[in-house]
Amino acid sequence: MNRQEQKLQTRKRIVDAAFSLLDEDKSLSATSLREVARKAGIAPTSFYRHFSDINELGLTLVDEAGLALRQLMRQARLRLESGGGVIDTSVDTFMEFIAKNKNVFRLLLREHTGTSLAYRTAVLREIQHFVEELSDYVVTQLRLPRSIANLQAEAMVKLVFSAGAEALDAEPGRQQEIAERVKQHLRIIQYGSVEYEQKSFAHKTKLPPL
Amino acid sequence: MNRQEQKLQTRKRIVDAAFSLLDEDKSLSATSLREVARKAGIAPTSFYRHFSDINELGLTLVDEAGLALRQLMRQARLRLESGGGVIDTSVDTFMEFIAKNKNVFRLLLREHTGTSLAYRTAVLREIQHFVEELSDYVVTQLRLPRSIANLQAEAMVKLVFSAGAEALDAEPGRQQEIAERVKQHLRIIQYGSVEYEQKSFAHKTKLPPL
DNA sequence: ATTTTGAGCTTACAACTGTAAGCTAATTTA
DNA sequence: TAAATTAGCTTACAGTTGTAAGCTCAAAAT
Repeated sequence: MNRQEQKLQTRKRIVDAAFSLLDEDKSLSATSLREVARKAGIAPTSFYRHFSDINELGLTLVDEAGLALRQLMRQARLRLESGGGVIDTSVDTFMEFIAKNKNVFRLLLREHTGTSLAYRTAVLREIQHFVEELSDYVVTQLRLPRSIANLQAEAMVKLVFSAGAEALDAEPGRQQEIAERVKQHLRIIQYGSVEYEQKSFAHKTKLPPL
Repeated sequence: MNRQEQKLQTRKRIVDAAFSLLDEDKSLSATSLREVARKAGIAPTSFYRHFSDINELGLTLVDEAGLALRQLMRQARLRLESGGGVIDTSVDTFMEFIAKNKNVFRLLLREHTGTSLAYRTAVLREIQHFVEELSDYVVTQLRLPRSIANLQAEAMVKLVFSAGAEALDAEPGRQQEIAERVKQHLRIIQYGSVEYEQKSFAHKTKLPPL
């Protein structure tokens, strides 16, 4: 094995160790460099061969979490093609993701409202991607005007994330219940968007029918 | 001054010190007992005369924050009586509250997704109160059935809190923008709830007209 | 007037933190 | 093959943490 590969492997060990430490009761900022090093099986000072800071590691983790989110969206789209309601399929996919990647989602949630502005900004950017993709979908598939599609997508993503947070703490039995509830929320928003568009923008040019 | 009063005053100094430490870049769990004691102007070990734990202090803070929330609701109701749209008035009141009590709201936000299950639960309880009061309002004023009122209230509170989180980080100029946006979200939900009710529960008995 | 109580203090300690200095030994380069 | 590079190590240090032990002295109780 290469020396480069060796190093990359150690780096991955560090990242994995950090993720594994983000348990129910441990935040990123509360995780010490030494702890990560211990878990990764290296000397504390060796950490610096890979990251200049524990902050740099944190940003890496957020990036990786964002990557996972984007993969999630791809998966949802794939599932959509094989039928099923948009809302049902999307929420189910999302909830499965959370159940399988608890610590990844936990990271995003915590750092979204956490103490580091850098992390908060990084997480926000990832969520924004999410909103934009959903917004595009709403425009092209549901044929609502951009402005309302954005509103709708934003509200939906916020509610789904919020439900995800709830699901993290809930015992497995309640997960389904939470999923159903957020689906209802999303349907309300779907109906509401159409109404809102008719009431507020009735004077504007409609998109031509498909 | 009484000895009891003296003690209560010191206790208040501790609580105030803790709140003042919850700045942009400091969470409750990252705040050390010694730091609080320093800020409160007492010896570290004197802290134990008032709280058995720094956790106990934390729960006290959450309780106080919940109290502030309930006062906020009362204030919103008062303002409503002197006219103005429900949504506009409520959101404005909420946003003003956040601007004036940044650290109180920050505490709720952070500990809502934080590392301590005890704090998370405590915050959830406070939010739940909020939802229930709003739900009652929706039932009595908008005359929607309980089940849908609950759904609507839940979604609304989640969106308002989410917007509050955004407002905390945003520069003062954007606050208004964020407020307008969440108002639109709430209107969408309002419209959507009525639609949802008609489509899903048309077979059920309607409430008699007012 | 005497005793008891207790809020706040000082001192102390072991555990942990981040990180600087510098060594080792294996890989890579010349 | 010889020299240079470097991932990871050991040792070390100053700073912080929570909290135990025990003192002081003013207020409260007797």
